[in-house]
Amino acid sequence: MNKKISNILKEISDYLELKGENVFKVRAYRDASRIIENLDFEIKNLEDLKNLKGIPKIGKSIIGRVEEILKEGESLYLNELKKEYPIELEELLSIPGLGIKKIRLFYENLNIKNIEDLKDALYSGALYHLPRIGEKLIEKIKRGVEFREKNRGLPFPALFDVIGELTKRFKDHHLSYYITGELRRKKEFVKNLDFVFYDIRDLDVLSDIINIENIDESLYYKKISYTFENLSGSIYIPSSGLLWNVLFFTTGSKSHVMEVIDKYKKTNISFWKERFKREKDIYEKIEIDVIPPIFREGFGEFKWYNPAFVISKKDILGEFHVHSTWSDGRSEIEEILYEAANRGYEYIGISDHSASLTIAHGLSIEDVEKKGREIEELRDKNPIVYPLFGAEVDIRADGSLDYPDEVLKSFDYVIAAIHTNFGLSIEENTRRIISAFRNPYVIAFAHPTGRELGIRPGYEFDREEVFKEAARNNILLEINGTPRRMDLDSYEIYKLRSLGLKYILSSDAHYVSSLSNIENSLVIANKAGLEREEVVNTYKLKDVFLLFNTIREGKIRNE
DNA sequence: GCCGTTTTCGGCCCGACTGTTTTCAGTCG
Repeated sequence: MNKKISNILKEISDYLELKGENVFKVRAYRDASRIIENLDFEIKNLEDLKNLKGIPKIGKSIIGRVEEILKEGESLYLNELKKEYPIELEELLSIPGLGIKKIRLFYENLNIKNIEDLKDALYSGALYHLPRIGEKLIEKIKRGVEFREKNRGLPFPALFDVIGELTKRFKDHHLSYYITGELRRKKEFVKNLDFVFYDIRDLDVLSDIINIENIDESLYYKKISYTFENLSGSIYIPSSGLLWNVLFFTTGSKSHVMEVIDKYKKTNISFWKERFKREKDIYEKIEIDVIPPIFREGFGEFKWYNPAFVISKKDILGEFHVHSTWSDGRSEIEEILYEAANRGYEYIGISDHSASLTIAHGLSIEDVEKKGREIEELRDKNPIVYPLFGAEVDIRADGSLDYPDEVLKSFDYVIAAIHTNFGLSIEENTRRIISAFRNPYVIAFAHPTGRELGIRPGYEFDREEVFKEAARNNILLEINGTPRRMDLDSYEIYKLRSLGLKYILSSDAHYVSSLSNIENSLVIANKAGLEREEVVNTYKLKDVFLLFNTIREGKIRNE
């Protein structure tokens, strides 16, 4: 329920801003939304409301709104706001270049309420007549709309709520199902929510639950294409006795399935004539290793998959990319250490933002020193988890780093990252990143592509150049597990395997509750077939220090 | 809307960049 409440509060804040309400009121809702999203307890019923009391920035009014959501299942307040402004605000806001002000301008002048209206206006030229709207902006919005159209879906960790909602309705109607397709494979970005139904008695109820768009029938299954809450997918109903064939077939990926079916052809067994009792029989029948769904991406898994190499949660001994209250994190270092101990970590790196990222309270040089002392003091207390003194330092447009070398030197490690000047050319960004890699104190490169799934593709740079340079300097690439990022992507990592790079898995947590994001990174690492040796989070602390020293010394020698 | 007070109002988070302008509004992190 927290996610739902948080989404509603975020929406309220956006509609209030659209209305031109007091900016601090808007911010209050936005803050409350973020806080509730990151609570470490669930708000399920009215009883839980008392746990909200006393949480900073959650006051009487907000609790009242939450109470209403719990009682009504929706926010009447938000509904009122939406009635006043019948705009699909969240959808429009997801287009880069569009903010609340422009959306209001478009709505008031051209009655643009959603992406469809916006598309009409973009291509009819109607937008040109509005004040402060020029060619470049229109092109940017066009690109954003097209990107969005092509990338409709959600990162798999962001789908739990909608899947929960959908499957609850299936269960209420006694519909039995298996999740299949991209979601079963935990693909980073899921475009289709696919299910296999079995043991079906009554399908007529389906139209109460989802929007049925199309029904196809083949020899082996019936396929119902549907939409639900802005997402689309398919429901497969296997022909008699073909449940496991269909589940395997629809799980994909296409190339994985084809490879298996080819092997069947070669052994003269007809895949579709078999009546399997379990999915693993499909593999065992032709004497190959059973491959679990997340590995079935067609990245050569038949060659490299080995259950002994799969990295598990307990192999993770720590991580390096966590924000504390020193910058824009909401948890104190001590709290983070406590939570890290609960996760069974040996160490955890607190890497706050650097000075120029003022919105994220990037640390001034004086604050860096103070934070360093705090970490020293915590170490003196001999905590279960060893705190590492890190930093996520901005790479400026010219490739220089946001702190001078004397400061960079004081950290246990430095992660370089791009947060600004996204619009530079490929050449400029490539030069910029490479020059950061050559700094002797830079150990890792955070969220390497800068993508936001379904929102923007990330900045442009010469992938080959940059990753080769990373290999030359032993720069560790991050696999960022923040759902909206999931950056790097498993396919990209798979393609890079010949370079011999090493990786760090990161939660990029701003709240202790999001430390679990690292499990998303772990899925990506496993999908790409990485082994423990390639994932620094599996190293013991002394080996981490050893590795970091080697990286730094390697670069200093080459200077 | 929240918070804290030398306590019920007044303060609360900024700065670069872009694209539009010709001095600045809006977006973004």
